[in-house]
Amino acid sequence: MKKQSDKPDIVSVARLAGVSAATVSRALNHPDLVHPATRKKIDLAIRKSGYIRNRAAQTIHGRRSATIGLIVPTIANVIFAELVQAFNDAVSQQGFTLLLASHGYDLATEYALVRKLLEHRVDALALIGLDHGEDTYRVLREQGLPALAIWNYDPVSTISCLGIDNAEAGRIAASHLLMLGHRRIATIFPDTGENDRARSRRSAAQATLKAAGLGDRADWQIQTPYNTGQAKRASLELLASVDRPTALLCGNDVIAQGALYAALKLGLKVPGDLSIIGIGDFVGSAELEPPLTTIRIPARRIGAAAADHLVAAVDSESEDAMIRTCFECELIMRATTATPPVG
Amino acid sequence: MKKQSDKPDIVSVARLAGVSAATVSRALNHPDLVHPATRKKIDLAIRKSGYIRNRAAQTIHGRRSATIGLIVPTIANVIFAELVQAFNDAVSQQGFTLLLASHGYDLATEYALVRKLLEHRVDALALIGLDHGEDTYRVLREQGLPALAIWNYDPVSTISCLGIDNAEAGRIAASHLLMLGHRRIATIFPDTGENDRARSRRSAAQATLKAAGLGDRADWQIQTPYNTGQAKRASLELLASVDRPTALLCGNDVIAQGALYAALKLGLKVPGDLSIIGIGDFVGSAELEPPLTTIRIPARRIGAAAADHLVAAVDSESEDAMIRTCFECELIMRATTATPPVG
DNA sequence: AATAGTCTTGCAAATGTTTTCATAAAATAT
DNA sequence: ATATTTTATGAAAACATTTGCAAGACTATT
Repeated sequence: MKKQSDKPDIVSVARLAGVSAATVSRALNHPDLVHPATRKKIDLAIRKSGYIRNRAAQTIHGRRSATIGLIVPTIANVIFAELVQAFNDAVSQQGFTLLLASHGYDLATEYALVRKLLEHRVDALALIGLDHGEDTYRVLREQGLPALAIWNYDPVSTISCLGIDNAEAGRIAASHLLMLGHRRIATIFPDTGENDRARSRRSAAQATLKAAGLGDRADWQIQTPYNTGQAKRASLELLASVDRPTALLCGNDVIAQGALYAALKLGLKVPGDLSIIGIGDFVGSAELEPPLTTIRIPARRIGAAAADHLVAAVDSESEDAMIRTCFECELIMRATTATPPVG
Repeated sequence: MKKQSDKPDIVSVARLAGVSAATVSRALNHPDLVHPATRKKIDLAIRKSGYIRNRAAQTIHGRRSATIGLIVPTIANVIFAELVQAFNDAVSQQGFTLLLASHGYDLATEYALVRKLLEHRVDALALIGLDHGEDTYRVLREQGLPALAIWNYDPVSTISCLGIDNAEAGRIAASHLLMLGHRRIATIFPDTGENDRARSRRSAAQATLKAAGLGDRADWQIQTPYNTGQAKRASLELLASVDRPTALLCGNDVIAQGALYAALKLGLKVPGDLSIIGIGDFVGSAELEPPLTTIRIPARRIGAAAADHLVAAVDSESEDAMIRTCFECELIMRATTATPPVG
């Protein structure tokens, strides 16, 4: 009755194998340091006892926790789906486990989540974008763990970042519509208050339109959250008017999808009557009917690269160097944009 | 130079506050046991030093890790998006952190993930469905931690489960099409080898069709993964023939969406020429044009209930009681099904 | 057969908390 | 005022592991 819990620990395995706990530990962490024969005995003892090692104990010893945190605005949405999957796959493949959290586009909540993940001693932390609370930035600085802002590239960021130039994405989208000859262009974006990605896209797009001499009609600057249903309803309202735009520049593909459905519902031909362009190229955007013209964000590559960077930063004990990596975004011309209707 | 790491720990906080480590610990975990004045001093010291407590240390002490594991087949897809979000929200709100993993519909990988999460000493573990490796079941049994199979209800499951009766879903979908008068019905499902949800739906649907006297044409039993693009291509092939079905029963909404796009592309009227029914009612299905008729799975409620059950099981030290909860699934008649075309 | 070198292993200290037990101080009752 | 109960705190053991150090066991070299 000396053991209160029946769960086998390293010393019970050691006893079973007839060696010391230290040797078992070494067999697990530095197999090359222990004699093949002993290793065999230990393997057998582990198998026999059903031992599962306790990461918490090694974490506490100062070893890494083998966990990496990822905080995204939302999960219940296709926006970050590919990113999360790719990030998780890469991280997992290198022996780490993902701690995932979502804050619903609220930076105060985000700070609380950061603290929570730090309590769990994640070895590294990834966030989306560069809009974060002052307190978030401070605690990240203080803790000095590898941190990375994903999704938005900014040449003057204060923490490492890896993503696309969202302003460029907005510019490309706007230019594409202008190039096709559109002069009646509406934009649909979410609230850009705490969302630097949307803000960059939006202001660059507006600037491009303005530079082309387009007045900025307030009623053609729609705001709606990243939600297909709400985007569809907002678009229905916008498009119902006879004085409607000939093109819609959407903050991302989720909105674009909603806009497309609205057009379909109203019997508008896309792209004959109305051009629609999205940003993101999310899963499924290529399969829409008609297939969506959009600006591709290489989400899988970004996710994998982010994971690789963080894992490397954890492995190399050295001070993790600041990186700022820009992935190219690219116009994917599919079938929802064309020259504006005559008349 | 006595401290090698500069990170403040509980004793440095204690020193700073002029109390013992035990008191700091108490102030954190049982605030009512420490004098308000001392609490104040401690709070200040914590603030000042930027102390973040170490969950690993409490985990190792036998306290709970405050983490819950969730293993899903896939993240890069809308299928489990709402479930994961709801689960995470509920778990998070109760002070737990989510450890997420995905296995890509491979049960061997799943077993490895289960082990990994157990190494991290998750307090509870949730899996999707009831198809799992023998080894997975064994280790779950041995470890005796609260475990839960989500998504599929089975009255004779060997572990707790919480979800819908997938056979019922398949039956409802098939009955709906029969009721409308369809006699030429094709089914599109993924590989059902290691996927009990799909298997239950499919076999119940087939049985219902057979009971109605419909022969099971092999070329009308399509197999394609849960992927809009592949489903669209498979449907294009199926629907291009003049000898085509009048209705498509799809394994889930992702497939249904692909089928719908295929029909649109071929210029088929939905539901005039072709009826399509999905299963799941995923985010966005209601917004499709035309809106998708489907069998609703209450993903948010399931996710929240699953989380609540596991948290409760963790909190109550008692042996966690087996539960088997069945959520109702429900036919949502939207606009993609109708009576078959005459002629 | 002796010496030097290389492997392999065990001991013990260390990691950051929590909690039991004991004690001191304060509050209450007599 | 004293005796008793309550409240607040500290000391130390416990949790499961890793690792530096030292010593014992081989192997290779002469």
